[in-house]
Amino acid sequence: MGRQPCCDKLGVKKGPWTAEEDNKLFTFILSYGPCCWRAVPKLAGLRRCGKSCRLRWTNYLRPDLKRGLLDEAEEQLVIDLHARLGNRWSKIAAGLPGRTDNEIKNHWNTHIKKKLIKMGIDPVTHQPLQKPQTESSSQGSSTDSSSAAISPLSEPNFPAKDQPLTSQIWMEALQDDSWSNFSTWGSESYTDFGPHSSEDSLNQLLDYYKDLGDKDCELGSSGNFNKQLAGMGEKD
DNA sequence: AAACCGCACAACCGCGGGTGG
DNA sequence: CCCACCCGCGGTTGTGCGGTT
Repeated sequence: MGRQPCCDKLGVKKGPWTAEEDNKLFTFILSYGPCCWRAVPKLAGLRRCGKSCRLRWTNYLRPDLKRGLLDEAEEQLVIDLHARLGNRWSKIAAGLPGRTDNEIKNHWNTHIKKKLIKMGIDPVTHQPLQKPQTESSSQGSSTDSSSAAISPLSEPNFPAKDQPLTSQIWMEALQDDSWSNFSTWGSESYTDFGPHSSEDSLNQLLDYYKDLGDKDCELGSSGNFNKQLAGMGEKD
């Protein structure tokens, strides 16, 4: 009954990765590609479970990762996407090249969530909180610097319909997904979105994509990179 | 200077979906 | 068609660091 643990817990190291482990994993993936994670630790000589290796690679070692805090445009995009997708972090991450689902999830929980609440917006429903602070009405659509970065959801200007790029991103991100089950999709809950789902962020995103496209030629986005690596290692 | 607190990030855990035998 | 396995996702927890009191 039940499912076997992803790895036998005996002899499997946990906790923070050392530089040596990182090096082993990185070298291995570079040589053989990120395939068959279950086998990776054995082959790479790591006392880790495959899951841990995969996580370490995707969240930290991948060469196409951006580091550092999300900028305003990215934050805005996360909010927009979250309004549409809910907690589908991997799908949201798909719209932000170089960012991982874990990173976005962390940023959301520690940062954006609080910002939205402060602005009187429910981070779950993206609707105004039940008990608005007296200043919330002004906050909601305010132009004060702190809230300007986040779209107050009081303006009927959600970008999806107007912004081909985000629409495309969503289509890509959501392709073949069950996102359509997301009950609030298209409901009026999400018709009122802020004016800051800005062209700025979209332009920046476009730049990301362009940039990534360029990099594909060298290292590749994760997808291409993976393919390259898989190609390198697979037929050994 | 020390203690405390909050934040940011990294990592783990359990579950569900997809797939092959 | 069923079962077992593997992978990926989302939620949660742990830890280190910086700022404040």
